[in-house]
Amino acid sequence: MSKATNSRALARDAQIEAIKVVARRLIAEKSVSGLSLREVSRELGLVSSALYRYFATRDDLLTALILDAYNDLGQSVERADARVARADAYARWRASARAIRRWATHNPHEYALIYGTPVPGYAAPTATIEAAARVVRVLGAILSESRRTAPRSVPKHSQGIDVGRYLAIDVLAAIMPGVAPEEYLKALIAWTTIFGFLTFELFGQYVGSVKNANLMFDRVVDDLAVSLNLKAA
Amino acid sequence: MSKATNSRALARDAQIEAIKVVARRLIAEKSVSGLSLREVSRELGLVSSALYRYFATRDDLLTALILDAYNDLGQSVERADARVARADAYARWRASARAIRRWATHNPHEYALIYGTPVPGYAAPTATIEAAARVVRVLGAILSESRRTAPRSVPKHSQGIDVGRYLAIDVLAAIMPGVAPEEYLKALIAWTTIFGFLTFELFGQYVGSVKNANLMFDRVVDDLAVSLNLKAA
DNA sequence: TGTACATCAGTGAACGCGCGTTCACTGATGTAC
DNA sequence: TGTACATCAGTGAACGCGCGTTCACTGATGTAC
Repeated sequence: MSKATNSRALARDAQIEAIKVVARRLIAEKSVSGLSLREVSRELGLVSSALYRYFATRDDLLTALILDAYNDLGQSVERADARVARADAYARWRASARAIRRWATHNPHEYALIYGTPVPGYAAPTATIEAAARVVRVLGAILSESRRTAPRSVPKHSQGIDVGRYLAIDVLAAIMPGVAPEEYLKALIAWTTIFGFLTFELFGQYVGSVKNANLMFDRVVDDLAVSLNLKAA
Repeated sequence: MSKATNSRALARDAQIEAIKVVARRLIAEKSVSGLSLREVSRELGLVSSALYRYFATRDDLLTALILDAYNDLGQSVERADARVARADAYARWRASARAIRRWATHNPHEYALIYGTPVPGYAAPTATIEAAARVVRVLGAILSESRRTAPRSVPKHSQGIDVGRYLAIDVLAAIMPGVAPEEYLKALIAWTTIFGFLTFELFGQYVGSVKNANLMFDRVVDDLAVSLNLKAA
């Protein structure tokens, strides 16, 4: 992140990265509340107070990990979307959704870190909110560019309903420029359903009833594509 | 729960209840990982080892709280459904969904306890799985009874797809008797979307973009009612 | 190119704290005869 | 109805443990002249 101009700064960046790598592993092994600076330092062969050169507090380390997780997920999704032909909105949607699931299943503990129960006294700084929006931005781009290529009619039962009564139009317009406000609700529901699915899958709510989450996820993504007008029923 | 026949057993049940009440409050104040037997005992004016008369271990107390939460939610939803005319499937669906949200927003920490990040080393006993199914059972009853009164055609894009490839038909048939297997997917998606919404709402993902979660929730519930054929588009 | 000084990574000891669980015990309450 | 005994709630001390954070320090590395 920071520009390492000399060797001291380079070493510093490397150490920060090493700390985060160990911290991520510990979170994976014993969950967020099991993450302790003392254990991180032990694993790195350092004395615990040494970590305070890099992170002023345990929460600061946590914030860095949360930011990284959002950005890592965001980048994965952006890249998956970029690999597909721009004009094929349905393929872009499917690729993006699958990228979210791939990231989540490969990084379940980082998923839990950002989409699971918020940590007790911890308050997310605004920087994380912006990083969290990256995924939604991709969905917005797909929707707005598909609308431009082939404009669609607003679904019947959305007509005459003022979304401004429950959605923050200006905020959403900034995240999803080019998308019609009438589509915000559908977009948010799609986003919610994808992550609701992953939360249920990863947190064990589907145990017993869902045999093949892979297949089911694809069916869910297809259903959402229909409701988003990205695919014919 | 257990039948208190004599005064000693009565006192025991009351003490168990008192412990749980304090534990629930502590979870609300400092989240699950902040729950400690020592603090519970302090609040009750007992010595910490006294709690071991009632719960053999911290996890046992946690299990009891999780079970209670599932059953409390299940009961709320069952009652909300029961208050509506049997024949009005849409009204039943809406009442049930709203009951879920009411319970979740009134008991956010117990919601997090059962639908949030699973606790680290803790493995849910099978008893909790059954309690967790109560909510799904209500949705199943609404669907099957609405199908009986007014049979509906299977949605076009569900035809020819073998749900048995990704869903455990037998398990779902036991939870939602009378519902056609072709409807399982829609039912699971609806269930997922409701809880995905509540998780996003309670865990802060909607901060900034959703102004009135109440209104938006009703819109989501309506959209789902349409896709479940409980309401005309 | 060499030297003086500033910067900064890491040390080690300490602070004050909280935790789950075990164990031998006291004393009140309930039960059986 | 009264007594002897069993049951069991709660005590108090102890075990061994881990935590975040502070502080004065050493010594290596970088910078300016």
